[in-house]
Amino acid sequence: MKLDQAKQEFLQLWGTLGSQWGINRTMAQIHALLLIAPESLSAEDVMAELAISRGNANMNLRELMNWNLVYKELKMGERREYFRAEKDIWEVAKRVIQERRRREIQPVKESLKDLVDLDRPKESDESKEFVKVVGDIGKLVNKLDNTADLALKADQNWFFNKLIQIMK
Amino acid sequence: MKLDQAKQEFLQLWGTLGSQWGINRTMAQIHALLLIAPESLSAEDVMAELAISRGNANMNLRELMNWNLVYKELKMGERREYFRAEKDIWEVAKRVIQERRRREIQPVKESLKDLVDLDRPKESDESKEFVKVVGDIGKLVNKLDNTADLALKADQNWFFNKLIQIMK
DNA sequence: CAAAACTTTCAGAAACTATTGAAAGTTACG
DNA sequence: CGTAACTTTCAATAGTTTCTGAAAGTTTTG
Repeated sequence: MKLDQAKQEFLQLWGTLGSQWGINRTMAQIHALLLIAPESLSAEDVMAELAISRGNANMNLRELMNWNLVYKELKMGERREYFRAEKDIWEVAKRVIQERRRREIQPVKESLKDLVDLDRPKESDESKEFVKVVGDIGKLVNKLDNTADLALKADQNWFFNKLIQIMK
Repeated sequence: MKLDQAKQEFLQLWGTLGSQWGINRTMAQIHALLLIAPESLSAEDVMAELAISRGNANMNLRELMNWNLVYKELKMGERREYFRAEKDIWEVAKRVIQERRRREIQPVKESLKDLVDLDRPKESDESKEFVKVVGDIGKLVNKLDNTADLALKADQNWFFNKLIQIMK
């Protein structure tokens, strides 16, 4: 396969994958573009490569910076801002996990905790079932969240090596 | 909190969480409704509780059955079909993982494999960077996928107990 | 300070996704 | 069979999200 074709397919792939997991297609594509760029790119470069508008590029670059996946780089003697992506993939994964935990999992944990705190619990079949299922979900979410926390603190190799070890 | 209010909030919460992770809001809400229902529900029940149309209820119930999260239940002497959700939350999690692997991760793995197979690799900085980053992503996806595979084969308690053990 | 070079914002437009509901299809049973 | 009781489909519509691009804002520099 030719590089240009492979690049296009990768941008496409990353965009599709993003939208399947709740991340805006364009944001994912800009991320992909910066990941494979050997040098940092300007907003103009991003606009040209993906054929998107100035506003769209700006908004999504800002959002990628909020996710700590991309940062601005200023070149000496140049007015223009350049953007560079974090390239260490384990680091990228950790930052995505971190953001989703913070934005989505923490609120869910708190809501679930409140929900099982019913006025007259276990009175009816309905209450019993509700408390049981919601309680179970809460427990699983906590376990997964704790695992994510460990992964965040861990070195990639250590984490997966340990995982493989225990599976023997 | 009153049960009815808690129910409403749970339906809301599950719907929102679903849409953040790429799952249609209504499908997630129907799933939530069936999860907390002590008895199986008919399409009519679902339509009434969520105030949605017949077509919408039907389509999303069918999709939940495709995900193996819900199944039909026929009551003796009754024409009407009833729907019941899998209530074992670890089982639910495993089925979601299984489906997302099958539908999304496998295709990504194959595409990534093809993409690094360039015509004249490592000729330019651009190729080098591309092959490195895409290769790294492929390796990480494989590791995560293997971990998911292990989780699928495992018993919940065994899996998390092992995980806790190694973290000591 | 003023003009140039660039970035950010935001209201409207476009694109995409989900939903409705009436019609068509299916099945059970007298 | 034929009809009643239900389920499924699908074209039209509604709703939501994303994108555009012109205008406003900001910073740098002569």
